[in-house]
Amino acid sequence: MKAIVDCNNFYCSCERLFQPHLKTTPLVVLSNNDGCIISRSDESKRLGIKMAQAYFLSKPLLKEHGITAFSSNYNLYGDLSKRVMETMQSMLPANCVEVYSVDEAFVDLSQVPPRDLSATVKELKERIFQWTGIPVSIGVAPTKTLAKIGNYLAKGNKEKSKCMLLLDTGGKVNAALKRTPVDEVWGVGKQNANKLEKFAVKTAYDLKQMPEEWARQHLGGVVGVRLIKELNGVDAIGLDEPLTTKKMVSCTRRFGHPLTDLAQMKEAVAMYVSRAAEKLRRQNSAAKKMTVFVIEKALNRGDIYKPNEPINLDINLPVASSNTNDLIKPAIELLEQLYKPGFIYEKAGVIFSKLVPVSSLQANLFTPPATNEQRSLMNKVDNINFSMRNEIVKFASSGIQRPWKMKQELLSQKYTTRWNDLCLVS
DNA sequence: TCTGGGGTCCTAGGACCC
DNA sequence: TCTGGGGTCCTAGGACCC
Repeated sequence: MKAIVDCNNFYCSCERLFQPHLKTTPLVVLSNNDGCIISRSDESKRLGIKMAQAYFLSKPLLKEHGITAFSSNYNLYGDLSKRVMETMQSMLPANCVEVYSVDEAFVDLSQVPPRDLSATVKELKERIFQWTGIPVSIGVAPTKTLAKIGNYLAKGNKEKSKCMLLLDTGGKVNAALKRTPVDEVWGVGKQNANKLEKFAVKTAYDLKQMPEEWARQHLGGVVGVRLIKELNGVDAIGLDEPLTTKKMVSCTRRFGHPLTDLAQMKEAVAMYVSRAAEKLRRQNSAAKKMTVFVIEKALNRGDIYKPNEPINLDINLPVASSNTNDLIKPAIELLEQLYKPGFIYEKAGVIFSKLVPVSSLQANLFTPPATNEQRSLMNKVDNINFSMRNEIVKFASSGIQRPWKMKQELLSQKYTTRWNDLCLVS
């Protein structure tokens, strides 16, 4: 059997932890730039706040109900996520926890005897809460896809299910599938849901009945076949060893306000390069390919917000690199080619791909690889920035004033990762 | 005035090889 | 009137996830 452990309203739960007076009041957490709502407490959900709603459109409703809003505080969420995962790992045999996202992990329970499943899961949940203060929901079933469905249903009825649902018999599985709309199935997105509607497939149970060959044709080939298998209790998505090195790394941001000025956009792109290169160095990778994109400001049509498509350019670097200094210049050149005077831009980004381990760096005949001095300089910059405060040392080309910087007006403190922000108990 | 960011996997089709 | 077949590798784009 497999379990999915999912933190409830994760970002909201993190904020509450250090502001206990908000324990029962409705709150929401906003995306970068305070753009839209990406986490809601149960109270906010009940008040009709929708996921991904634009913040500025929701303001009246938030005010009316006295809902507290926070900018996203990724230092805090990242640290608490780590604690939750470590708590689970400490309770289970090695390699039984697959960290799936910041607030979710799959757990291999194949070594737990069936009659102990329920108690084990309960203890997992209770200890995570006791050690970290974060409430979780757990779904248990023979496959990952079914476990996800168990979790979805457990969350939907927190009082009754106590946030846990065990689907350990065919009867329970079928009953659960019949109650689950097909678009809630893991792996069925908007496009597939539309398609399924035409075939009169409405619930997860309907989908389970469909033949694999049909899925191969209409549901994205092998992906669809796997999905049907999983719904039928046949394990088709194993417990992955967590991906330790990423295959691509990026930094992309919407500007604090739309930009027309090339100089300011250059600063922003230089900063994105710095951040993405930092990620490269952290996993000991170097990039052979770099892509820069910009997005023009969307027309305000008053109805549904529809962003423009990105316009991008890429280059293959002469030598794979993770050195910020090497990477800023070509990035700026790409930006200069993309930029059109008079146009208004709302977003830009840098993506590094074709990553290779630093240890295997191949020198090009004409371009020396980063010298040891350069690498040691980057190490020192990273160490200072990590231990003191983000970006205490930065490249001048990434700007000092930074008028393009994103908005974060409702940010809480870094309670767990910065000495000055520690809570005081008096 | 103001609408997130960062990933993965799969497939089809083109380029190239013998 | 007639012009091979079978591979591999790479990339762009689409779908999905949180």
